[in-house]
Amino acid sequence: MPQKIVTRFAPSPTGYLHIGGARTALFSWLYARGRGGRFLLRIEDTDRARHNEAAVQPIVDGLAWLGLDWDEAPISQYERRGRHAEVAHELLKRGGAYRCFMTPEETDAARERAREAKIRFESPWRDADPTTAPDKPFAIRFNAPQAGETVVHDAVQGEVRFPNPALDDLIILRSDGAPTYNLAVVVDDHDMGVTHVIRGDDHLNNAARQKQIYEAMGWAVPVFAHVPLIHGPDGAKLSKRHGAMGVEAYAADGYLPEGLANYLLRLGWSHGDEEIIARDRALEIFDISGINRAPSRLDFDKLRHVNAHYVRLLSDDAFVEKSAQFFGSAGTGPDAAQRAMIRRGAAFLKDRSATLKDAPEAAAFLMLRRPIDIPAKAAKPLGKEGARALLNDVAAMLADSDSWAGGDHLETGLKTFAEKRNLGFGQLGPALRAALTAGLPAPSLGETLFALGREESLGRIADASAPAKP
RNA sequence: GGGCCCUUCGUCUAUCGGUUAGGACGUCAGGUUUUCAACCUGAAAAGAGGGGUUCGACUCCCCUAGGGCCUGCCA
Repeated sequence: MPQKIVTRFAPSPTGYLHIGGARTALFSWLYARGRGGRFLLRIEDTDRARHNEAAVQPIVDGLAWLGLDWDEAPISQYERRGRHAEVAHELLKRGGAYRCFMTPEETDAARERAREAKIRFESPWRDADPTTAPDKPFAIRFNAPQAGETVVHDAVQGEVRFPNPALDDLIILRSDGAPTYNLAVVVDDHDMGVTHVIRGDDHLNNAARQKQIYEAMGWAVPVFAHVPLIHGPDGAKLSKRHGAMGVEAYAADGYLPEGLANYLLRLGWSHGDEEIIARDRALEIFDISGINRAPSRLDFDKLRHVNAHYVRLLSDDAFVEKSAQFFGSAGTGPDAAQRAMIRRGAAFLKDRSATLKDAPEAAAFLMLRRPIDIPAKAAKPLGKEGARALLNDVAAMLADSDSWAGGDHLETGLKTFAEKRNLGFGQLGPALRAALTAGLPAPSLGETLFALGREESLGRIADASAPAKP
């Protein structure tokens, strides 16, 4: 039986779930879940300064929002520092590491000298006799191979060769006893049973160092898959300048998790010509082999387009529920009557809302308060000879109508009314539309009447057909 | 400076030596239309440059150019 797949997402607690991180998390999750495997979450908080719960919560929230769930409680790397130190000492015992008594200042100077001389930086303690160690603080350095090369077999990047002289002896345990990143990652991934390390390709170089540590410990090396980074629309590294950095910002902009996830999935990964790929389908077809090697740029137009698809898929009730927070000035949301109108106009509103944030603008014709203010340009049809009288008649007809249960019926009623009077719809439509919507975008008149409701519709028509004020 | 990665329409991508280089977003032009969208049809739009290998290169190799990552007692 093949080994059960275990992947993980290991963000550092920066205070938000970065859009690039969200994608690697999605890839990792998809890969494991699509194969009945496990997906774990680990917080890379080795650095004490970054160890705080407040920075972790947004990441947890972001993953949950995207619908990515993980097995077991999130692991804190910081809390595992004892285990990391244990492995560092084990390596020391085996000769896979050594004590380095250089001070940070000495190290900096030596590194600079080595760089100028174009030789590999090496600590003088590398070959020192361990029994003659001075009595002062020391860091533990990994004893990396000085010659030859380290080959990383990457599922995305292929076979990547690193000349060992380019990889110096890295510190695995600081002089204060705290572990460093590369050691912690290897120990944790090993202990957690991670089989596939899917992460950003900014770690590709680290993979070589990490592979050396795995081998020094005699541990099985996981499959590495380094996915390219996401760049901003201008091709430069993604930064605050490009706007939304964390997924919570996308949520606040009215994007749906399904939309963002679908877009992210297709960014740097493809499966033939498939563009709209819902979660179930993604689980079915996602594979590391489809991941591209080139970095890709964020394209908000396409994101909007994909998101629009998922907005249309929302049920009317879900649409009302999810878009509510975008209505009202201070996020007050729509009142009960307005919610009912949004619900009745949902089909139209969904069609016009690429993001939920677009909903209020699309629903502007519904949110007007009587008496509605009709701009001169839009009011033109109302100024025509007989227009107001005609509206009065329409109102009377509508008031008696029992077809308020749906837009289609109202539309038919209107058409019949026009026919009976031998009127072209063009003689009735514009005036009625002006009275009802003040010229704002709205659906067909039948749908508009239906969405507005009997009382509001009749009220607006009455307002407009009343004699012009002096 | 050194190591490593990348390079097909504006953008995301298909192509796994032989195609009129396909699709999607965006753009433009039509159509539909009682407003605005949506929608439908069509169009323009690409293999960074230079060398090889091969009967034949977008596809394989080398060089150049451009972009990126790493080079910490950060992660």
